[in-house]
Amino acid sequence: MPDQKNNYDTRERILDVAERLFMENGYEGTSMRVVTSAAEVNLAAVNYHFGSKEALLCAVFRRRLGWLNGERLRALDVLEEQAGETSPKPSQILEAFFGTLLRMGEDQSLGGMTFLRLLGRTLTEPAGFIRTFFASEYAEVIARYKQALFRALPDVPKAEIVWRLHFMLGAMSYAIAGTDVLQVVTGCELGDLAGESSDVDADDDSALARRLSQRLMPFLLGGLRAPLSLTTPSLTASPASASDGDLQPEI
Amino acid sequence: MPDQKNNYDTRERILDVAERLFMENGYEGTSMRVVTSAAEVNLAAVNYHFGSKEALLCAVFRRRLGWLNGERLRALDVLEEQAGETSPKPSQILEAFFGTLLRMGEDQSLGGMTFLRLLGRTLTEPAGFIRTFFASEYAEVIARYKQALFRALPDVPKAEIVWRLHFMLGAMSYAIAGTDVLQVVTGCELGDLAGESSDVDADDDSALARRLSQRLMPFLLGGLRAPLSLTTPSLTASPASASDGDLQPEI
DNA sequence: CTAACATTAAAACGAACGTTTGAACGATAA
DNA sequence: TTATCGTTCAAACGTTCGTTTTAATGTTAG
Repeated sequence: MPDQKNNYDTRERILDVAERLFMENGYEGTSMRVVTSAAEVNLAAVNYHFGSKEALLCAVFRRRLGWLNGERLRALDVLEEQAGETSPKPSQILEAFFGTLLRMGEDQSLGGMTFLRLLGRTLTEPAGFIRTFFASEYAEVIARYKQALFRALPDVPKAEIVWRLHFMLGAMSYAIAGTDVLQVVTGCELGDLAGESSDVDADDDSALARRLSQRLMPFLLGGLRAPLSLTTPSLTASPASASDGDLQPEI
Repeated sequence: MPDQKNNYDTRERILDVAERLFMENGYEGTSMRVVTSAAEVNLAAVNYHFGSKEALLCAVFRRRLGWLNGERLRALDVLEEQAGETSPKPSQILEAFFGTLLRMGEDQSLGGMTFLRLLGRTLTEPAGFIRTFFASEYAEVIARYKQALFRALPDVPKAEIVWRLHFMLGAMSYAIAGTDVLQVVTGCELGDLAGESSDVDADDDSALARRLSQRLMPFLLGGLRAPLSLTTPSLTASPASASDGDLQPEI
């Protein structure tokens, strides 16, 4: 059995390199030989310290998700204590959940954008063991935030809230994972999207994370606040959709 | 050179099986031996008919994306002709872009939910040749729709529109790809989310696509319509975010 | 019939994969 | 010093990968 001595150096170097390479090439697309040679350790080091390639991926995530979801729970505790008998506002709940994650992207010691991108990409990875792992890692924090949103929006059907939580998670994950995938689709460079932002250096991950957060949070709030569709939106092409009348001209 | 005779049977069987297996196990996670044996064709058939595994994936997508993006361009043509000198409404533009895709999920002969899920997952796949392929396949339709939204929302900064288009693409892709990934995260079964919908059989892909569309379109519209954040949203945890005042109580 | 051709079939190719082995190394403690 | 134990190392394990090869199979046209 390992887990005792001065293996910290090798272990952490493997985790850092694996985090980056899994992000760049995917799990199946990253071989142990590439990981170990990039980390400048022996090929057998991963199996010695982690047991297997699957366990390595889980270790990469556990290192970050432990902190993240702990922080999320703590933030929600603070909000609910501040609110007393009442409930925190939906915007505060979203800020606690998504803002905590986006702030990780600004902190290099927490993995920075590398980890955020890896997380976004891995959530769609079909491998079974990954889904099982995420399900257990996320179970508590999702349950807590779902309940908080139910309380904060008592007049909205719970099913609708879950759907929109689902959509918000998707928008965030893609916004992060797709900074170089969908940017190709949208045909824009990062610099073109800076707008009137104060940070101008587009290569800085931290600045990117700040700009992303600045744009994403209003979008998520807008989606969460969208009026309920009481009728089925037109599936035939001809008439305009149901909630058309209240389209605000400013956006 | 191939491409002449009665290979339709083998070719199509390979495409159908590959579409499903790539969706279930990912590109790197699906071997040619599994594809060919599931399609009940010889191992060499893929290389004979398509040339390589990469070319097979591209062929799977070309078969669907050709129709999809053609339909999208046609729908936008109709809208702009109807609008005459004015511009189509943003909600109509979104309906043309996203509704066309979601309607594919209801039609088994167009790939149904299988193709939609594959598309959502592959957009985050890091392999270089896939990104190049998507960039060329999507270039025209994205450019047209971006221009249409610019015209429809002349007072909104173009950078903001591109960001929100990006977010909407993400929300949609995840909503589709994650029906069994993020459903685990949200801890809910599909049946629990049916709500007051008219279709009750949760196993029917077509019904799932309709329900998804019903929920997703209002969310996307709400996100697109969200007020611009003029100030940076609070990155410190303490005060509530900027656009808090106009949070509508009903959602 | 037979020559030409597109397709299928079985078998093998070399390369790369994740993992395991057993010896060597280096620090610590009796 | 010697024994112990965590760690590193080079080498090899057996398997699976995508692709290629060569021969057999039909089907079509002269």
